[in-house]
Amino acid sequence: MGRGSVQLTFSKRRVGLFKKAHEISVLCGANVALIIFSSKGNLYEYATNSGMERILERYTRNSYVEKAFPIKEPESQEDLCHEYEELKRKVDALQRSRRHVMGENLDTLSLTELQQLELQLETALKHIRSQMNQLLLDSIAELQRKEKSLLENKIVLENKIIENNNAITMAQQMQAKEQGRDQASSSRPPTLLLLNSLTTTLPSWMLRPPS
Amino acid sequence: MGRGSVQLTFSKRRVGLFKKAHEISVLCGANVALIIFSSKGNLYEYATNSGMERILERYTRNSYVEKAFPIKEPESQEDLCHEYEELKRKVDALQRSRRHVMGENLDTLSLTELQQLELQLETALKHIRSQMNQLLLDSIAELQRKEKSLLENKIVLENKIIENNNAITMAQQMQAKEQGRDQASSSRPPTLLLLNSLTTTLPSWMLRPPS
DNA sequence: AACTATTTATAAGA
DNA sequence: TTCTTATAAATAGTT
Repeated sequence: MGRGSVQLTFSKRRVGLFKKAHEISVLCGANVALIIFSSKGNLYEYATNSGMERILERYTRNSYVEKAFPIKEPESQEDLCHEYEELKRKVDALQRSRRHVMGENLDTLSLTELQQLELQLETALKHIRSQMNQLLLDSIAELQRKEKSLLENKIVLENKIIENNNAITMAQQMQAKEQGRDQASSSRPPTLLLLNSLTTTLPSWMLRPPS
Repeated sequence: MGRGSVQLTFSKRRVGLFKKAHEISVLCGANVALIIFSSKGNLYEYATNSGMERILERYTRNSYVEKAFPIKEPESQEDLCHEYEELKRKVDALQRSRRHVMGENLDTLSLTELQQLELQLETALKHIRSQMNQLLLDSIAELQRKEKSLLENKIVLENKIIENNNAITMAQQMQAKEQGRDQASSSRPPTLLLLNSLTTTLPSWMLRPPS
């Protein structure tokens, strides 16, 4: 094919492509949007009777693969103005879509579109409920962990109390013996402190109260 | 073509269409975006390597340029810049909200926020289902209207047939009188065939042979 | 998925 | 651009 005839080929194939697009839409009840920019930059478009805008909107609603908005920094005043218009359009589209998702402005939607929306919202609800469940399970697990920790702590504290009691009892007995031997009255707090500090390392049989 | 095979036809033609779209893009250096929603609501898309998002952007830019930029607010540079920032924030918020509504990026939401979201979606689903119901009821009413119209039409047609048949009977009677008068012998198979074909829609008393 | 008879698309030439 | 035509491709029906 001669390179000069690329335009001819393009025209023919464009017609053929539009024809095929129309055929599949009629034959199979499909909604089709077809946008072609020629190598010269000319725009050609085809859309089924529901209209290009509607199909594109439905597309953006469906392909929630829409990445984060590319943040461009406009330099000139012209760029800024252009970007501003772009953003306005984007906001408009997002708000329309949002209203649909929130169950408003449904008059323009077809039955299949509504069914799809229903499916999407059901899926979203599933995710949301699963996330709520996860949060609840997490907080339950956290509470159980804390409860266990507190229980262990409580046991340790109880043991310490028992040990302290034993130590005090022993000290009292020793004091009583000493008093009975030489009747000298002298208090020995250092000994008590020492005993007290040892209770955690002594085996329990050593702390058995004297019978 | 059986209606059960519409899906098969759709699949085949979809593949063919995508192939053609790819061919014209490669052969002629065109930029093509093709979006198809099947009658079941499934989304199929094709875009040349520049990417769907880019082509759609270019499309909206072109088509808006064609529509002569209806809204332009030439304020001061400062105002424009300020508005631009506002819009950026708005888009950001809308997109985040949209993700949440679609059940994505839920990690940052608290339990109460999730509960609120759940409530919103449940309300939206209620609206959507109500709208679907309305559409279904409307189409049922439309069908009933059509049915009624067809029934009335049927009655009119039946009456016409009865009238025709009466006219034929009268004609036969007159012809019989004529035959009795001058003994002319002529067979009338067409009339017999017509009478035969009417037996299914005529009450039997109307077909009684003329005495 | 694969086959095939038929229809359809289209490249090249006028 | 449009028409023609030989050839290539698509596809409906079927297995």
